[in-house]
Amino acid sequence: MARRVQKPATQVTADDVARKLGVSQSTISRAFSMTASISEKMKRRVIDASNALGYQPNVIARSLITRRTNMVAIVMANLVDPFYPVVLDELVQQVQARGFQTLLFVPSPGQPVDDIMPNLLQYQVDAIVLTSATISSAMARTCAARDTPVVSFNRYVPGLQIHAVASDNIAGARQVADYLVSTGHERPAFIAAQRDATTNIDRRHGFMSRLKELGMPACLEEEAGDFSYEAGYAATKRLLRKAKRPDAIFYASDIMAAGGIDAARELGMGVPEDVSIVGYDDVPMAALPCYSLTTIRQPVAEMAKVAIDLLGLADPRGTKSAPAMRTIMGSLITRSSTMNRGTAGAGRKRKAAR
Amino acid sequence: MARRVQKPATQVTADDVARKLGVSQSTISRAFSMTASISEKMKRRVIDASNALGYQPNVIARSLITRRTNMVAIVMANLVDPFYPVVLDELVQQVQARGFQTLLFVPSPGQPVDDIMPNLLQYQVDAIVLTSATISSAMARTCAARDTPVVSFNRYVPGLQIHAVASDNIAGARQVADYLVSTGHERPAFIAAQRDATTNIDRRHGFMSRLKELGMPACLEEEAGDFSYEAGYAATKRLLRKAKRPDAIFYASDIMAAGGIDAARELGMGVPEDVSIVGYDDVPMAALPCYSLTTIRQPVAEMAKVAIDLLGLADPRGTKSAPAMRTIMGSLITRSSTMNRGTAGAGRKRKAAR
DNA sequence: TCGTACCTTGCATACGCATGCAATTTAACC
DNA sequence: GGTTAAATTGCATGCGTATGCAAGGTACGA
Repeated sequence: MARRVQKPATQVTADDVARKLGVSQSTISRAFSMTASISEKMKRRVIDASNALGYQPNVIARSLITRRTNMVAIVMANLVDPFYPVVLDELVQQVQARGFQTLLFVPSPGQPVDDIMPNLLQYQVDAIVLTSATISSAMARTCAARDTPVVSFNRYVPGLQIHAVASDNIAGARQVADYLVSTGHERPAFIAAQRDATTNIDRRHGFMSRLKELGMPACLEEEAGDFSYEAGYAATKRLLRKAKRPDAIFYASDIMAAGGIDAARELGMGVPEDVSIVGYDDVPMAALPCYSLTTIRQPVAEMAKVAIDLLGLADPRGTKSAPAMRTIMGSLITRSSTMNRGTAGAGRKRKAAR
Repeated sequence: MARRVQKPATQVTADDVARKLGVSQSTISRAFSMTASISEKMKRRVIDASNALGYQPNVIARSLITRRTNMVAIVMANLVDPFYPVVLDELVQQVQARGFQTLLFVPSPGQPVDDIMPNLLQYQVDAIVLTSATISSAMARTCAARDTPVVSFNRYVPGLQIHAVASDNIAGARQVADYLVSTGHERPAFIAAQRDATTNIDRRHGFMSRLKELGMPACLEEEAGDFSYEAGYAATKRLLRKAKRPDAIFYASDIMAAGGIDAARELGMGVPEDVSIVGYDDVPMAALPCYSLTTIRQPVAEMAKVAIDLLGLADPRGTKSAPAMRTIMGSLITRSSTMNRGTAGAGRKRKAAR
């Protein structure tokens, strides 16, 4: 017969506030709603009573009805590369600025993102952001069927039905090629990361194709394997020990380039005197005096804004927009890891003094 | 009279699976439960049908009943200092390893953590981790009243009723003092960060009190203001321009020490020839050849494990344990930003050659 | 004075799932 | 084969909130 059996006391509900005020639970609900109609007077009474009782709406219960959790899942496949903490920071700021919360997933090394997507969908997130990770087209279809928008950040898969945001890696790499040639470099090289990463592919292709356009001979290349400092370091040692050494190296990322600078110095070579070094990303580290790395700056803040905008979080009921691909221009930042080796233009000069 | 009106089609529920199989919804529920009793045969039928229909349990609905969301909130007040991405990585790994998810909060600059706690509690998180941030005792009481365990990582407030995990900053700083004195340094200095941060207070105190015990004269000191590269850089310039220059500087953190090294070099001073530099944390950057920083290594992985363990996530109903404070020993990592300046022990030698 | 329109509130129900209890089936044993 | 215990399943209900609908209240104009 007992109407209510011994509440666990840990949870104050709208019913408690309603009882205290002698009104209905609906009224409490409406006091915390932006849209519902309620008199100012009553609203104040409810707010005051809620504060007195320590009542806070349970957003979990709310989302059961509204079908919106106000949570955005962010998948960070990599937190070691200094580029990604910056990305995460910007993304979270954007998400929070829109009144949403961030559910963060970090796959364990080697774990495919497809494996954790079900987990993520079970939490009924309103949207998903993937950084440096891709999903299968089957999973993309699952998300589409659930009206859960997905955006891929800094990577894309042609044909995959999800949004994508990246800086214009091809154009950025072309700028690097232009810059190196115009500063008199004659034997540029590229050090690659994962072969299948679009960032790697585009930067490589933009660089090499532009070099070719400029009439340069075939570009040297070395595979590092991944986007890490260690990989860049090791690949650089291999490359610089060869007979025909490059006079400039462009890396698929800044952190790799940092490893490259350290490797070159360890071999007794001067940067930029003996070899110019160029990275990509403009991570904070690139500005440090001991690297002072010439690089392409990715406009992370803008990219993050565009990415979150693409999710259409403002729409009450997800107006499923067609998958869009947005590329954003980066800019060349010249620092002292590169130098002018002679006449500007496609000069045939052989050597350049300091 | 329609029993069910036009489902939005975006959500497959347990009812759908039940109807397809001609069993009750309870059975579906039990098939996805670890503890409930269900025959193997039925379980397989349910799983198969679920896969066919694309059914995934809605954990939001589940948590309404179980009163557990399996979400842990992590508050990261700082993502710029390279120490914290490492911390976040370890914490998230620990959280996920226990089958929980991470709800990430990054307060905007200057925003007190107390302001975002209500947000966080509304999401009914099962536990909260604060990194380099503190909350009011009122808020701590609110959490206690809700049986939501809170652990403070790398910072603590004496008397505050929440768990805390930190490396033993006092002992670590004492090791630095011992090391510098035993390597013949005679004029050590300390560069401080935020005055009220316990990490700063303890490192300063451990260092200075140990120097005093060893019979050293009063230690030089300079206030940087915060834990940033820029602050360390600026404070170092101020300190090294003074008449009586130190022969060793201990910084409240690695990133500050990195700024210090660059500042010293810019002033034409050699590290460690003219001044030894010691940091704290052992961030990845400290191992780079251009810094090669002597420092105290914080055992981040172990600290993260202890922190998450303290939350007692395994317990079905939070057995509210008394707030515990755990300190974990760090270890001195000597690299080439420091050198031996003469006889070991409390020598009175004046100068030391290279 | 009454009637109309609008604003405010309460009632009832649904969101998707877990779980105590009772009913039913299966297994086990003599 | 019969009896009893154990395992399995269904039924009914509740978790805390939002919301359509109807009822009540207020203000206003005629």
